[in-house]
Amino acid sequence: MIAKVIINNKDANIDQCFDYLIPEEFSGVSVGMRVSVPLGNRHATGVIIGFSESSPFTLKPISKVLDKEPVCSESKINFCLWMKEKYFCSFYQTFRLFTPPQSREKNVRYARLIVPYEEALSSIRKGSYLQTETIEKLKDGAVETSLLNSAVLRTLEKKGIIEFLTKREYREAYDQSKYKKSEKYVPTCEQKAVIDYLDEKIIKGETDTVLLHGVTGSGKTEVFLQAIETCIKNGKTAIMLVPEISLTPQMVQRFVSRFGSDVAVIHSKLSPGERLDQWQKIHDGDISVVVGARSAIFAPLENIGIIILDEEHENSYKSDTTPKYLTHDVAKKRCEDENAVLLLASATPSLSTYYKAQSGEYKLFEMLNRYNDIKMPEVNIVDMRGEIFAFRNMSPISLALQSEIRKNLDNKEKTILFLNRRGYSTFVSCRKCGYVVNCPNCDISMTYHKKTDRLVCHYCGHTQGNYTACPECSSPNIRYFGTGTQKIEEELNTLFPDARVLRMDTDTTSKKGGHEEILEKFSKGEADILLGTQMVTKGLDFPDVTLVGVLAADTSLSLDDFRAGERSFSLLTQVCGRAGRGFIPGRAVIQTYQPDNQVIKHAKEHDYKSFYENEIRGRYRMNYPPFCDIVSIIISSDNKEVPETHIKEVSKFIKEYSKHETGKIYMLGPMEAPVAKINNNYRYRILLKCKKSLDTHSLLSGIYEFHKKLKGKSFISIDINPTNMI
DNA sequence: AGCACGCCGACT
DNA sequence: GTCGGCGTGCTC
Repeated sequence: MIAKVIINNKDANIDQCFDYLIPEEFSGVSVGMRVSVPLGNRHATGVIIGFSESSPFTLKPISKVLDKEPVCSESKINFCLWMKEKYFCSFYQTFRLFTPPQSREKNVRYARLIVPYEEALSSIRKGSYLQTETIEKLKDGAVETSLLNSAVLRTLEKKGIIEFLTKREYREAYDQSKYKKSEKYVPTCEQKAVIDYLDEKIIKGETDTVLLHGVTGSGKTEVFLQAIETCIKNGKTAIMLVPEISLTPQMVQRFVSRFGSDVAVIHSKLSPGERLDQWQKIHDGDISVVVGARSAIFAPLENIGIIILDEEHENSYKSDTTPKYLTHDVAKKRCEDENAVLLLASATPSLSTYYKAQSGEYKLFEMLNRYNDIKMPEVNIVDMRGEIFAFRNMSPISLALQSEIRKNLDNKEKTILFLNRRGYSTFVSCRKCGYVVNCPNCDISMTYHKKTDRLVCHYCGHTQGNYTACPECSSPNIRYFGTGTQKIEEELNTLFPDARVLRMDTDTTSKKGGHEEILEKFSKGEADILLGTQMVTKGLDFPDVTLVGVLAADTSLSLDDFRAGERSFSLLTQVCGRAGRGFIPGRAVIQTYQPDNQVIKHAKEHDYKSFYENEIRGRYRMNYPPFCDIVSIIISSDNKEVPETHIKEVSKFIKEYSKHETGKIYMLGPMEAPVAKINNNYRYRILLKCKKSLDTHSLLSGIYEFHKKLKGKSFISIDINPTNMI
């Protein structure tokens, strides 16, 4: 027998099957096991993907088998081949997603009594304090040897009182004893419709994709819980994905309290050992429900009934490392392979997903009422243009918001203030009329570059000089935007000396557990105001927060990205949704220089449908997704010239290709990538807009193969619909 | 990744 | 003639 092996390598040139002899001693190997093989003058790691009877090559034998049992099944191997093909990367780059995380196997030695407790006590010398104490400790079962005196243990073993055993320890990723078991409750009509539909699909084992659009507080989680319960009842399993940032103890609690030890939780704070334990437990079939962030989609579960993507609009579902997959697509493929249901859920679905639901590709359910008929918060929009000029208020906190905060302090109610600030992308806007400088070609905010004092479009590379006066109203107050949380904190301390303010941003949460600590303080009532960045918008459920303030809505409205509107709407909806989850109705204040902006207006009314209708028209007009695919092709190398000539060659290839696909391909570039040099690698980029009528995959496939054949060494990265253009 | 091979310019 | 630099291709 001959084994077909793919080598662990990211180099496309060696990403192929190699044939190896299987020595007698390894005759038990099977597909999905990793092996060590000689390759050229060295040894390499690879995985067996199949067998054959003969080979045209003179073969070397496999030198080592690295796994006792397959890491993944034959169908997973096929899954990897599918992913490799779809995302233009090497086989092993996809395969490693399925492999157990690296760690030293931790084996723990235990001691336990092998005679009854009383007999043990009577068989030692009277007065032996340490021996008595040790037996005492072993009374209720095995104890780790590391916690006991080894000399004493040796004596007891000689006397035949105890024995040692070694077992792999599953460290608990969460403390199960902390959670009470919770029971399901009677669903509302809206919930019941979804649950019934999902139940039927799960029981019949029919694959399907469902979008659940449910407003904040409509009870989406209960739908998830009941669908998962159906899976378990029918002997199936479930994967529940949430954005990393939402994977909070409160969130995990809801799943653990319902399903107990059937649940495995995978999150970024697990140690490598804990991560491996979780993987092993799932692989061994001890787990029915996996809760985790993006990478949990590759969990080694069998017989899946449902995969759930909560907050499906979140851009963390797009992988930012190779392979640059979108979790939706990977999950859909996995569901198709396993006859499972894919459930996408959000209060503010992504435009692409909702578009698919509208066109009938996905089944759509909507839950537009909050559970227990709690009202949506009253949203008040404050026009910041008036503040400086009409009220002579120089503070970043408007007079209206100041008075609302005062009210809350007097009533002893809590407030969340949200400052959306994003790193380096600075746009230029007029403080008097709200005008924002957009690129004339792309309809996207231009980015201010301090170094050159010029404005640049990150899409097409168009640049122009900065303004000293507003082109709309001639006001000289046209500047780039940006203010920090510390500054706001100082401002709050001046305005409300009696208020206790908690600041939550990357500075204050960087240390381990800092995040939880701050939330704990706030929920215990140790502060009146929680001030923070993005983090305050996610998954928090404090019933006693009655006021939410958005300090600068504009910073997210005018990102240098066509998704700015979509993200802002989602953000504003989320953050406003934090207010009034208890019995006191909530209020929200949004400060902006663009009070007439459609996104803000629709967020005020909690009107997703109108927002969607408006936004999708804009996308159609500008030919942005979902009406096209945007592809970022980056070629890089530590050599300066090679990637530059390569990108030019590739652009020639694309031009040639376009001749046969008239009007379907728009090319921007080639140009230096927005970050032209990373780690001494020079980077050049081409952006492609490919109309939906184009077979984008075969174009990209052509580019990928073309690049392979070019003289000289460089890396190519093909990213389809990247979330970040920079 | 790392080595062999071969093409070409430079040097004894 | 022959040495060696480097670009290119191959490894089962």
